[in-house]
Amino acid sequence: MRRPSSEKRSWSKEEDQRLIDHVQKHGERCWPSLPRATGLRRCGKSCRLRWLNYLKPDIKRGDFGEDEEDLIIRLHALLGNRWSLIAGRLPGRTDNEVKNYWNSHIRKKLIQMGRHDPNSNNVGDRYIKRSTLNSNNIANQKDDHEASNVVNNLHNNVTTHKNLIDDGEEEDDDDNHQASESSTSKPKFNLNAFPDLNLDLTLTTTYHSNNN
DNA sequence: AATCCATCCAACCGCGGCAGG
DNA sequence: GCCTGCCGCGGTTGGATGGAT
Repeated sequence: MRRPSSEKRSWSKEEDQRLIDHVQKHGERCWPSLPRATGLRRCGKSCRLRWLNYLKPDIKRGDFGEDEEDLIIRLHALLGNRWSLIAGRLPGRTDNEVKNYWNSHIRKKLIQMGRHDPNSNNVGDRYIKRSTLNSNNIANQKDDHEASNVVNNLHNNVTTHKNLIDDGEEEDDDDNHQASESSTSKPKFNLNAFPDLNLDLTLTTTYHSNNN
């Protein structure tokens, strides 16, 4: 088993406080020089991670709600393992937290339901491939901006085809995955299964806004 | 009470993108 | 165009914890 080059150890309260003080004073930047400035015996990346995932004031701790879980599932179907993008849609949640929650809870649940292939790390690819976004395959997207465009296009697409979606009947995964080979197949998201789910998938707003 | 085992999640690593020189 | 440093991301690891035996 590979031995990590730097020993894993938890952050003490004092370390946290030093980090908080420094970031509040100097902002979220210059991470590489932060350890020297604060006297912390951590690397800059470690400090950054600690701040972004746990110390930042707007971090939301605690269990994920059902609506959050639904949203994660949907976004993962669209984006695959783009955890930072997914987390961006969940106010107060971090990519690490979403990723861990996915791996420890949701993935297991979907496997039990027969809705997720454990050998595939990217459920989203299957959905994207069978969508009409054939020229915007998410798996090939190189940055968040492009991915954002894809999401927005997909949102438009979903809206366009909303009235084509049947009422509440779960889709047959196998059939639909096979159908992914067909470039003429329409995206068939079961929106009715998630009546409260907001699909306003722009990156700059949160997921509750488009009803007014 | 002791041990084993599975699970969770905080933390680390490696890599790619980007900006500045 | 190349190099270097910084930043951010996704994948992985390993310690902590709790349940089962």
